[in-house]
Amino acid sequence: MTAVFHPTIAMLQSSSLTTVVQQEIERAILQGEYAPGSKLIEATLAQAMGVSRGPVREAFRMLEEAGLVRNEKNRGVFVRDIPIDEAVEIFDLRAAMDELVGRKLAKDITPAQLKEIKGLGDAMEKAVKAEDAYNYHLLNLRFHDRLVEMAGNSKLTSIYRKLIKELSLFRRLNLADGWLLPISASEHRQIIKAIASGDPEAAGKAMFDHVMDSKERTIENDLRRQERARERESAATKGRAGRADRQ
Amino acid sequence: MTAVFHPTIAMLQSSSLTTVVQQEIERAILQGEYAPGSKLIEATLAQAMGVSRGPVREAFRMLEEAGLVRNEKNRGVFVRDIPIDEAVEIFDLRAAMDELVGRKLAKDITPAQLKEIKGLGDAMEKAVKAEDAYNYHLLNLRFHDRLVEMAGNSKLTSIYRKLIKELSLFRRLNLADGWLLPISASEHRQIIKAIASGDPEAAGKAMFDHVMDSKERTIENDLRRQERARERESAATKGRAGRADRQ
DNA sequence: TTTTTGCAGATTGTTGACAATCTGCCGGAT
DNA sequence: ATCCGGCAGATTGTCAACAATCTGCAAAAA
Repeated sequence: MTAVFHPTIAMLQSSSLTTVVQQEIERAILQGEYAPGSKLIEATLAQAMGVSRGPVREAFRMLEEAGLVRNEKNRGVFVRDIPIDEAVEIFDLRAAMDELVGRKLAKDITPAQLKEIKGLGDAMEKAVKAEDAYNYHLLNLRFHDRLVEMAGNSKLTSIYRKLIKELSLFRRLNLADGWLLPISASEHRQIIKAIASGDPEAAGKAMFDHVMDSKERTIENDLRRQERARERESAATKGRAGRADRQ
Repeated sequence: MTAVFHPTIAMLQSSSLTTVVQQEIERAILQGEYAPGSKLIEATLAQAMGVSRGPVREAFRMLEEAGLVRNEKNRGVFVRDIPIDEAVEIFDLRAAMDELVGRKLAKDITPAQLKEIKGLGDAMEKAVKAEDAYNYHLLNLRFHDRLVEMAGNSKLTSIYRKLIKELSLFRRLNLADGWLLPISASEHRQIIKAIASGDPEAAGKAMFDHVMDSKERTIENDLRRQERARERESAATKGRAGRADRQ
């Protein structure tokens, strides 16, 4: 009697209340329903999801280890707010990982995979022309995720995805900076071309450089944002004392 | 009233029963007190550490997310047994990370840091001459950990350490293969030299190649081990049916 | 006015109990 | 002899209650 894989069976075997709660809270965090810095209250979440506090606490521990949440003893758990320095670190790390991906794909990519990637590239070009930043953002995520997945290293893929999730908690991402999309898109063309040419070093470098450029754009964007915040701050100083720390 | 850092305060604030239990179980796993594949029983561990099952379960969820343990619903948690394929993936990933480390250090390493690294290199040479594989192993871990730490990317450091921990659950490491130590040691010399020369690409390549060579050595070692296991197997076939699965 | 002290409510940390599930074994049927 | 059904013990999943800690506010002291 050979065991046959059945999705429903696998579902029931994997999903306990804890995992369901974990996935739901993670979804809510990533979709921005709980803003970075905000507090997550065990009892409230438990009640909202119709379970007791036990599973919620276990889910918290998973999210904590995943870097999406931070836990202060006796004070509670908070959605993590990724500081710019950590975002920069993540970009550097991603660059190294993507370089590996580029090298690998230049050697091993299949025609079907290449075609899929080109399709995503074309879709991004269209989004640029339509100035549809949101769709471009989604396609961009998909593009990079697929490239990493195609590299065929599951450990790399899972860590890459974890990093992307954490990075999404860095609020100051420059999604809406419409004028930057053409640059990013041309870098994608460069990547596809290098992979298609079968030159590992060129493909690796193209992906590395792309991530590093994204990093630079993010840093500049953050500086501008901080500048604006400082202006607003000084404009309000006449009103009363500088506002208290975020909760 | 400026808050002054006090280690005892920090201790009490960070350590809950859950974190203590988590650290203790992790220590036991990494030291091999619980072999890969063996089952961890909540009630037993809880009793042994004088706590209830709640904190133990929370610790399990952390260890699960960290990849040291696997959880089968309604069956229990087991110390993870890293298969050779996953070990290979980890080596590839490490290679990319170490390449980044090499590049960075060639640019930024301080004289004091370089001296420290050279000291570790010398100590390893001594261990080779003394044929002290165990000490060499410890120094090797320290050497690479320090290099990564010196690169100054805390995210990179924490992920690197997580990977090393997982890799230690791959039992078939070739620690005791005395005759390979000189090769590994000479690669370390190469790394130090490249970093000292201040050539980022050379240092990156030296570290990348070193990890890839370690990977190859590990694979070959595993093949030999499998070969020996197969021989033992066929020798025992006459006795009775092939052995049952590990528990 | 400003600072300190001392509750009261809210929230987290921990525990023990109960329900659901799994595992291994034994007897009976084929 | 082998296979099936079902019980008993062991183990995990979930919950609700209690204890410990924190937070904010208001009264008392300076």
